[in-house]
Amino acid sequence: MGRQRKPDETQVGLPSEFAEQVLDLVSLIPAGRVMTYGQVADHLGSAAARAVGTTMARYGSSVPWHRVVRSDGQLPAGHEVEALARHRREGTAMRPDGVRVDLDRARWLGPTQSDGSP
DNA sequence: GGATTGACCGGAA
DNA sequence: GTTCCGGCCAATC
Repeated sequence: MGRQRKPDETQVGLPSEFAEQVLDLVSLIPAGRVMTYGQVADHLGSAAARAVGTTMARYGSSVPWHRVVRSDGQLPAGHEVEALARHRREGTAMRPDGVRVDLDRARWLGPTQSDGSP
């Protein structure tokens, strides 16, 4: 009763509305598909991918953040190894270099699209 | 309250 | 193909 929500009740803290939308959208990304930070921001009505990255860095611990990559297919800075290991395990389309994702084949347009595979 | 940072983006050199 | 700069918004100090 009198006890209020503790900071560790769920995750790192208290996700704001924007952060909650990011986590929700990212959690909808199917395996083998990826979205760019800009796409996520666009679906939320924002245009700042930086805000998504900042939020993901704090609250992304509970979502498949490795499915969110940069506009060039580069994996999230500071977690490239972690994301790469997961992508190889999920069979995500990777480039010949093996360090970037092939957005042309793995890009997911959003929850409104079925697969987006041409 | 303000100022800085950050898992970024797009264009230009 | 790579490298550099300014700008965007949210979270943090």
